[in-house]
Amino acid sequence: MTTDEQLAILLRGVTHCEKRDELKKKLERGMPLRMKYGIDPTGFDVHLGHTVPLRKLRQFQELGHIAVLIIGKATALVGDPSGRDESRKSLDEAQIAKNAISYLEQISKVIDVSKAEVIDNDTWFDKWGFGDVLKLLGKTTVQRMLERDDFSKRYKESKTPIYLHECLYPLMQGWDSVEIKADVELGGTEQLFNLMVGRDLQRDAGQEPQVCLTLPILRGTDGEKKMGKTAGNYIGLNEPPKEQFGKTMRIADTLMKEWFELLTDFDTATIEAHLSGKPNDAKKTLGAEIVRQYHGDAAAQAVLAEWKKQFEDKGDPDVIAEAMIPAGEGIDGQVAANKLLVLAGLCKSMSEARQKIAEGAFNYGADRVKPADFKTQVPVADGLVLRLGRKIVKVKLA
RNA sequence: GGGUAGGUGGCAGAGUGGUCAAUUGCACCAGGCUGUAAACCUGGCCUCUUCGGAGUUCGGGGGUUCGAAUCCCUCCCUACCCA
Repeated sequence: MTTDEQLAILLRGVTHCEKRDELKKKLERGMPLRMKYGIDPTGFDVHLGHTVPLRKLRQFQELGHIAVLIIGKATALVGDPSGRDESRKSLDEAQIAKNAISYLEQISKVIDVSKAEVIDNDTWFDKWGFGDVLKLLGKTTVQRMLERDDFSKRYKESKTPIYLHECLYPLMQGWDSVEIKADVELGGTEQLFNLMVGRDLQRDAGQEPQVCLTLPILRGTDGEKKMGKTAGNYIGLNEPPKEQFGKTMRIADTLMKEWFELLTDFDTATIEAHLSGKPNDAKKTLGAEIVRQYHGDAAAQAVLAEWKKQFEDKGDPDVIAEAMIPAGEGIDGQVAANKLLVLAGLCKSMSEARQKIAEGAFNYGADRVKPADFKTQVPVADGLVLRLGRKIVKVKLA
């Protein structure tokens, strides 16, 4: 494959490339490039938003380049200020270590982790003394920091404080690039500033600066904000097929194009064809494709069939999550409706359960019995199906 | 170091001694209509309740008062201005 062909593939979907010429030059040498991608193990779930850059990383892998995954144990302690309007809470180390393991396992669904170099950035940062930190801090200025969009916004609007340690984050991330001698670093568009700091630090250290590639930010299920943990609008790679599919079915029609483009390998013509058809069908295709990527073909087929059964034919799905109900509850196998909802985890409180019952949101069994009121005794048995709105659960006596 | 303005339910933001479990908007949940989309209408959104109420909330602690989110003291936190 020629360099130009490679470039064409690698730059597809990329928002910004700093700098294209340098990337071309690097590719022309014919040596595998060291592709850096950093993840901060700040939570348990890797979600679809992360897969946008990860999918790009996989493309590089497929062309023979080396993925270098930085597990940001040290940086997670600081918290990335990128794209947020408030400072992020730092986490404790034990939690971070635990997250890191689960992250890798999840990421392996997108890229080939066995062929990647995986490095914790505390490998070097843990050895640092205060003098090293000072040296790193001396590499930049307050003015440069304030150039960064989220800082300047927070500074001008003075809504939220900017803590000094947050300024350390981009420098640390940049230093990672020096340590691993990155050729290219990938990230979301909000990462541009951080990525550019890496270039500066590498140049300073006498290395050839990395090329920075930024990819579009995926909007979450709400169709508004960036997909993320904080906004609670994400679909996790570890979520069961039904959840992934269901959440996808609930996104706004207007969001579909973006998701098709960023989350599937469908070519433009195919995507257009889907979008010009029935929106509902297009969304099913999208949802099934997402499930297929993370759970396989069989799961995707199954979830489609389940969907049809439950929502189009209004029946019970084959697989229903079980809710453990302590056998000791109630009298003679009867439990008051509101209590049952709480026991089954369908409602947070008795008051909520009461309200939902009054609204007619709750029914049970094959014939969809609706309790007259919250005091109605429901005969509970193994396998009894309980429904509250779109939530559905099967009783398991314990 | 000095000064000013603030800290209210997931967020935004009212309220400044009783009528405040606290206006309103957003988010969220449910019902209706649908395609588990959008829009729209309705109800809900601290906990418990024998549905009459009851109990705990307005940065933390203490106090004044018959009564405080509202007044006083103190501590913690934030922004802005001056140095």
